[in-house]
Amino acid sequence: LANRTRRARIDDVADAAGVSKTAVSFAFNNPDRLRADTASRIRDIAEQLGYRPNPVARMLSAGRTLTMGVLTPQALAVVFSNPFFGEFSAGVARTAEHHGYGLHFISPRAGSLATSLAGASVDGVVALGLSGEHPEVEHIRSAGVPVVVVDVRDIPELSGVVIDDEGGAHAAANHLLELGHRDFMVIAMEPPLAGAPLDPHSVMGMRLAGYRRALAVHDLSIPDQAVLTGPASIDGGIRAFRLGWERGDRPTAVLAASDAMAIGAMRAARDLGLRVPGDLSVVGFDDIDLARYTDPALTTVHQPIREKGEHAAHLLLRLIADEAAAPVREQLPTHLVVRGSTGPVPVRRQEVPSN
Amino acid sequence: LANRTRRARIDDVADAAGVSKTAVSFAFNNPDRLRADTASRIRDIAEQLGYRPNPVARMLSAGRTLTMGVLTPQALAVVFSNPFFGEFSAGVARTAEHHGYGLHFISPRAGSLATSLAGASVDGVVALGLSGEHPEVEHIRSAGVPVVVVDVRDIPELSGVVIDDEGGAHAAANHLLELGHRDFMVIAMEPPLAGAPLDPHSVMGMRLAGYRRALAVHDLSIPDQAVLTGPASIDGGIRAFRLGWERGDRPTAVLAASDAMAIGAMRAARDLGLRVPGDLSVVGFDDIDLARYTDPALTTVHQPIREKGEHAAHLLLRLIADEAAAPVREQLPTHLVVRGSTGPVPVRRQEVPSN
DNA sequence: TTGTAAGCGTTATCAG
DNA sequence: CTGATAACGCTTACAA
Repeated sequence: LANRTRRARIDDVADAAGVSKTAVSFAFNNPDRLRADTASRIRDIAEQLGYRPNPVARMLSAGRTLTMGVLTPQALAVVFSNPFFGEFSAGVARTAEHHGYGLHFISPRAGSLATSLAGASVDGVVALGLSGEHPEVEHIRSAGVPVVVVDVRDIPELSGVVIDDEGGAHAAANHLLELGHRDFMVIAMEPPLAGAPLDPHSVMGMRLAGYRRALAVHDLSIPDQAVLTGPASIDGGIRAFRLGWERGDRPTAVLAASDAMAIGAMRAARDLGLRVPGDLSVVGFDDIDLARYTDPALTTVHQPIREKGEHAAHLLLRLIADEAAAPVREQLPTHLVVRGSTGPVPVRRQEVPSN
Repeated sequence: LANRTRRARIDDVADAAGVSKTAVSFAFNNPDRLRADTASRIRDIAEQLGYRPNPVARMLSAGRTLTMGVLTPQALAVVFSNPFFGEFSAGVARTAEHHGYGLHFISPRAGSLATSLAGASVDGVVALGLSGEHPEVEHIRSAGVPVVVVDVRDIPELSGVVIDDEGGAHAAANHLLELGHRDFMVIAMEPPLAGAPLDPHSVMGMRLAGYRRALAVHDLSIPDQAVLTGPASIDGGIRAFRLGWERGDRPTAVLAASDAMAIGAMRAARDLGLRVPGDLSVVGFDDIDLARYTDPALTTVHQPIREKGEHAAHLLLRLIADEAAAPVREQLPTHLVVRGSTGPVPVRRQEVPSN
């Protein structure tokens, strides 16, 4: 019965029912203001005509879209392959759904985040993975859309949520120190712009600071050049570990700044004939779902990924409700989860094949 | 400089520049039709006023949203935790981005998919995980939005993409048979509606058919009751394997209909003291990224997950361009990837602890 | 080269 | 209880 040539509009229904557009609108959104039989007759006719209110027109009229955006500086194709992002999005989605909001993903269009943001019909945006020094941040702020930033510490005017990166990293390093380890390899996420200096306010900057604070107690240090970097993926971890091995690093423990990289390091180590944790201990960071299922299960720093998404979404909802509200900044706790990938330092470091 | 009380509209810019709305519109979308200096003057003033064209108004006027939807019958919070979904979405996102489309995720609102679909401003939808018998399918079709279905075989009027589930499953079972295995445990995804009979056209129906065809050659069969089911997750796989074990199943090989479940089965087996593949071989299905990184690496049936997303998005784009186009149905190939989780059947089945 | 005016499809105000 | 009529903000013939 649906019209194949043109989608039915409110006027078509009104004409067919012999009433005004207002009546049709009421029949859907405000049935109490119509006589019961009128309302149901209108709805029947609408049904027959296959009428659906046009959501865009509704948005324009209402002045809001009931949609929130998740904004990332990376292409969606890469970001959706990242378990951390999936779990975070699950959190955002949960509160969005719960409040009747839809979810729209925004990534750079024609190279520019500002451009794609301008084209997206959202009431507000949760921005992920934006370093404070990202050149786009200013554009995004000036876009006039409510924004909540995640993992950004250096823009006090913006609402946002962060986690205790420094404390978590400190706990991770401390755990290894207590097990007797003194020779560390540090594997880090590479900075957003290749070769850029490490921003101390960034996630990686905070984590590195935590590692260093713990090591300093034992008069150990991690020179910047000693830190191995790569993309925050399993492959990135594999390559980083191999690189370190090839240049002669022979640590008894690995501090990896992300679980994916930690898993890669474990894999690379095993391929080199090392046993985990017998010959090498590995600590990750994030506690993604997968960390419980690796073999051995990964010792890591837990951060509440889904909750982070939920909190960010709640902050955004508040901001949408009252754009003039003062910025709110939340910090969520982290804690170490000891599983199977860490153990006491080997008594006597045995010779291992160098290939 | 941005107006804090009200977002600048096109009229504000027109007034400030002393021109008409048309001129302002042209300055952004059709600069050639203005004198160069006029256009740039207008853009400067717009910039100062913090003017951004309202995307919703633009959509209404243009009659399209430049957005495609990804529709799932499950809550986004669960679906984003699923690696398969992430990889599929990455594929959709890739072609969407490439064609200037945004991505909007649609999950049941107030229990109804049709409701949330009606409220979403999209030009079309890629529907994932919808069984042909899903009660919502009819509503979605009648919503009048171009739809591409994925993994649905029994609605010829709809464009869609499927994979060779039957052939892949056949290859998986055959591989194990050639290794000498004769005692199988089959672990399957549970049907969408608990307790519903298995739909032979569904993904699971096709895969089971493939297993059975291979086994039939050796006069082996898999009664429906013998199949263990659970959610398509690692935990689901763990529980399914344990359940089988507890009721006395002592297979030499596991046919798991999803990688997540296969990984769970491997884990559960190891917890019971079984070695993989020494005591037990395991084959998965899907070949998610993770399958390469488990220990041992998972032998599994590869399906081109990202490509599936890309193809679906392309089909949708075609449908959006020409709604009257005849439905197109694509089938993508699958193939077995032999890795470390399968091996020859144990010569003498050793006694294993029953707990 | 620029301006006028008519949509786009709803919702909401305010008389009747 | 019902129906004109005016927003909502932009695009685009068409006219000047």
